[in-house]
Amino acid sequence: MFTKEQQLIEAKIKTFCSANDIPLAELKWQPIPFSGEWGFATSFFQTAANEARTGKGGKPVPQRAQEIAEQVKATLRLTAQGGSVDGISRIDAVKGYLNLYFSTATYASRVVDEVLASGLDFGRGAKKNERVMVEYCQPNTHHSFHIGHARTTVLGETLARLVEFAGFETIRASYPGDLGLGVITVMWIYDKFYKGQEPHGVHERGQWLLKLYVEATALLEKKENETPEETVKRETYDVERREMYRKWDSGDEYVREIWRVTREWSLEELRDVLRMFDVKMDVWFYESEVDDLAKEIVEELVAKDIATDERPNGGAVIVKIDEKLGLTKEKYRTNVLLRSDGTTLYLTKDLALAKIKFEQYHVDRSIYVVDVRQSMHMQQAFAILKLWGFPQAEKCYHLGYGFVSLPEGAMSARRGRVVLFKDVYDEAIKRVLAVESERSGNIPESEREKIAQQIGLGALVYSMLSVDNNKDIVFDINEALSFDGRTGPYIQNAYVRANSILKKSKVEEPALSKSKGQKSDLGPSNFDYELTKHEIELIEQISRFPQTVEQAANEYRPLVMAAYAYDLANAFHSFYHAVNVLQTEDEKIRNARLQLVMAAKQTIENALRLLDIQAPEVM
RNA sequence: GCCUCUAUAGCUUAACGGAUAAAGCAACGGUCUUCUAAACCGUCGAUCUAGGUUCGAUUCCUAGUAGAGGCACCA
Repeated sequence: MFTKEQQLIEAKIKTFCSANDIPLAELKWQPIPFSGEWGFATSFFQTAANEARTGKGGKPVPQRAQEIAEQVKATLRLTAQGGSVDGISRIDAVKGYLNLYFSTATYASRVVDEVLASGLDFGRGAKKNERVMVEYCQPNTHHSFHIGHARTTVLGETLARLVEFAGFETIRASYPGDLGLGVITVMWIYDKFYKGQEPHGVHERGQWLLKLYVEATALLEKKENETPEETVKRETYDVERREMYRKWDSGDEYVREIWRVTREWSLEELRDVLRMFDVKMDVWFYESEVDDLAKEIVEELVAKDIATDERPNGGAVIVKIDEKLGLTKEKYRTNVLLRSDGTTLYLTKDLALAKIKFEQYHVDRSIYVVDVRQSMHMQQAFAILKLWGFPQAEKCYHLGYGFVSLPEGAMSARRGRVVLFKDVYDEAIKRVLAVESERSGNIPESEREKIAQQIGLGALVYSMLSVDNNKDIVFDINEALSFDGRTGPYIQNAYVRANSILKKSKVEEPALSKSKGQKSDLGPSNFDYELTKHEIELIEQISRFPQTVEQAANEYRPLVMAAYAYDLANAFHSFYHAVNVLQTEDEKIRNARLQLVMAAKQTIENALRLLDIQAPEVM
């Protein structure tokens, strides 16, 4: 937000250096990193080091850097009109850095007015003319949605919101796994023992399928000390299951009908979970629908001599990726596209799906939010796409996330050792309601449940976003549902407090919650008074929002936005305690502060939205 | 055997190669007749080891240690 001054100053520095034969290095600008200070800064270490390399000077680099900074400072003073630079109140040369401090009133007004004029669009990036597809949320059907699935969903949705807000045309895609042995296992036990006994509720039924899966796995798994009768029974079951798989594959109508019905139960539950997360998928891909195309592309890849066909010798179709890329050291190794029995694999389907994304959806960038344990597979897929000749292969990105385990060990669906998302969600609401009754008195009865959902989910979502995506998480429900400190509710609470001040002030908030705001009825802001350090820190944080959006989107890192949102809320809470807005006597100052609160509220709202966290009006 | 990721305070986590390594939890001490104490203020406390590159390294490179994960017919 300080680019205008920055460019002006940078030009002057360049002129000065070329006139004085100083080999200026590229200037990197950053905010002055001290609390309560504001302005922007750059250093001259690089430049001094350049100079030393040419053999000039001979002074230590830090000392020379400081000299240059001082000379630049003097020059800026001289060339400025009346000894001051427009928009800059003070220039310091310290320890090799050049610090330029803002003129308080000018800068504060610029930031606040900009926010109020832009409203929900504050921070939105310019249109990028590129289409991005974010693929996330790929649970298997015939299981239930657990806390690990919640991580990809939250990460993927936040990433989608970030790139969309940063200016990319964005497509959200889900890719449920609706076939395979696990699916057939559930269908087998359902058909044999439980047909017609399913419960009615959407979530109850989804969870019931998981119970069936656990039970079926137990029946089909080889146990120690089996009696001969048990062995015979188990093997008979297994034959039945394999027979069912075969029938499914050949399109047997009876088996297909069981598949369609049970699959739909899972998808209903999934859709309801996504509704809770406020996720609106644009595209649904299903493994079962990609399968036919996957078989076709195998032939295409063989014809193009990318894949090696070993079927004539009774083998599979494989891709010797390293060899085809001309690599001597092993990196991507070799992988199978088609089993000897003619069936496809995960990789094959992913390649087919990529083709659909590129050719039917004209995707320029393709982001995969997928478990880090599949890094190798994703790299193999991207390498093959490149061999295949898709230029978009360069812009495929695997956003890996560490896996979510429990304090007692890894989650295991087949053993039934999972934490279901719905259970955590229900528990979250229960806990919020308990806190609500003791902490907040002014929530209308009709709103309590809804606000409890917003806060409970806010806590859960933030706990998943505040850890870098490639780190593993040990899921602890007490940590995930904490409402104190660095949490979702902390940020929501800052929003609520801002809202509360504005409501009591009886001042209209014209720009808030509108896409394009008009002028506030207080007119343009006027910060022509001595600001407290808390006000400065808050304005400073607000002004960083646009660049944070850009950084988080460019680096595909939701964490960057999560960290920022906390810092912003923290600045607001400190301001809230130190400065009493409504009791400010001077009307001019009071109005300026009200506008600052409006701007803070708007920025917190925008940040929360990007994090897929709701902003309640009261709590 | 090869490859990838991780290592920061008692615990959970931050930190474009730059100024004083930042928070939360826990512990201890303060702050509600003042816009909501789901908050604020303060104290205590950390870069795995050894080299290297650099004016400058938590950050980059090499080696080691410890942990997690992956390596062709599972997904």
